[in-house]
Order: sequence, then C-alpha cells, then structure tokens
Amino acid sequence: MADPGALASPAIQSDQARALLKALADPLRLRVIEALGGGERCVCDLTTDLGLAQSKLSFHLKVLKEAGLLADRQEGRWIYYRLRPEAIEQLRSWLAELGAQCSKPATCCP
Amino acid sequence: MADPGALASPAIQSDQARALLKALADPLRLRVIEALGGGERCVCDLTTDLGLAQSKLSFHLKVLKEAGLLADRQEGRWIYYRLRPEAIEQLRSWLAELGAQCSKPATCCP
DNA sequence: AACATAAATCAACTAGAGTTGATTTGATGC
DNA sequence: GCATCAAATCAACTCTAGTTGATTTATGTT
Repeated sequence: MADPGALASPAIQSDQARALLKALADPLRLRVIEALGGGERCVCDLTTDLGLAQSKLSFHLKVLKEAGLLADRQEGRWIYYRLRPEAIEQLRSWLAELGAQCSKPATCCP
Repeated sequence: MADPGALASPAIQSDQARALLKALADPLRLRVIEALGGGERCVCDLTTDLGLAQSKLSFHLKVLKEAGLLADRQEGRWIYYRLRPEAIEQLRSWLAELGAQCSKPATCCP
C-alpha cells in the first residue's frame, strides 16, 4: 500500500491535535522524536547520544509521553521509550482533513 | 485518489518541520488554521468571527505566514488569508517518514 | 483635503514553558 | 545491610512567546 493508515485512522478532535502539536513543537523534543524514529531506545542511551542533562531529557520524555506520542516499558532498571505510530497517524489524518477543502475563495467583503 | 499528495511531496528537513509545528502549536493559531480550513477569509471577517483583538490576530497571522502555512493577497483595503496546502502536505510526509521504521526493538543495555 | 476603515507595527507588560542542580525513588549487585 | 546505578521528581530561576493598548501605514470615500 502506498500510504498505509492514511484512511484507517479516525478523525481526531482539535484538542488532541493541539496536544500532539504542542508536544512536538520543541527543538529538543524533536531530536528525541527523530532519534526514536529509528526504533526503541533506553533513556541512558538517549542521554549520552543526544548529550543532554538527565533531568532535562526526563522532563521532555514525560511531556511527549503525556501527549500520547511515546510509550515506555521497564526492563530491570532500564526504561525503554518508543514512538506510538497511532499518534503520528492521527495527526496525519487531522492534517489531511485540514487541507481538504481549504481552496474555496473568499466572498466576504465588498 | 484516496490520499492525494501522500507521495507527491518531497521529504522536508526537520528544521522546516519544526517551524511548521511550532507555528501550529498555539491554541489561537489552531483556531485560525481551522477557520481557514473551510476556505479563504479576510482579516476583518476572522476578527469578528473568532472574537479577537485586532492586533492579536494580526500577530498570529504573521507567525503562521512566516512559517509558510498561510498565503495572503490584498484586494482594496482588505487582506485575504488562505491555507497553503503544500505546507500541510510537507508536514504530513515528514510525519509519515517518522512512523515508518520506528518499530525496531532496542538492543542497547544489558 | 479631510475623514473613515483595514491591517500592521510598536513598546511595555505578563505568564508559562523550559532549565538547572539537588534530592528521591527504585532496581541490582556486593 | 550497604553501595551503585537508572530514572523521575522537585524547587528556584530564566527567558521567550504571547498579550495589551496605542500608534502608524495604507486604501478608499466624501
């Protein structure tokens, strides 16, 4: 399939879209997201790889997780984070709706 | 076509994605974006429709325009804004890449 | 020219998001 | 038990994004 999931995900409310967008709209969090785009990673790995203070990374991981963009699991004393493709796909379908009928010309003022 | 443009847009840099996301990540700007999702509108129309202070709306329109999300045109003393579907589509394809290979399990810590 | 309206711009102020360093919680190993 | 390491949490601070009200620019009207 050329664009898997493009039609599968139901429309999301703008509240949810806003939460996702807000979580994504930070340079540091984008670096985290892109790092996780390559697959699951543990926190210690991300910390050294991205060269971040531990509390800093922890703060941003929390924001991303609370927005629904990340899932985590514990294994021993390590915690692994991964992207939630559903969230990405929800945002994509919200954006698709937005672009659908935006080309209507205005007919408001004289 | 089920999902027009899904494959048409080239990949964008994360810098561009960041700019688009940052511009979208504001509740007021989202209201503007959604209003423009229905088609082109003039500023005076948006102002009364969204119930916003004029300078406030002007500020946010500028942010959205500078991010590349909006285009505008002047007609007499009115200025009309509209969504740029290309920007939406760029963001969608950036998100698609992100979700593509994120399911690899981690193999980092003992 | 004088006036009215649309929209952008500016300076002063405000609030919330992000940073920082220290502390706490929890798991493992000795 | 005690020590060690991973990660989350906390309080104090900083800084930038957004708000506000007034002013400016530009277009059109009489």
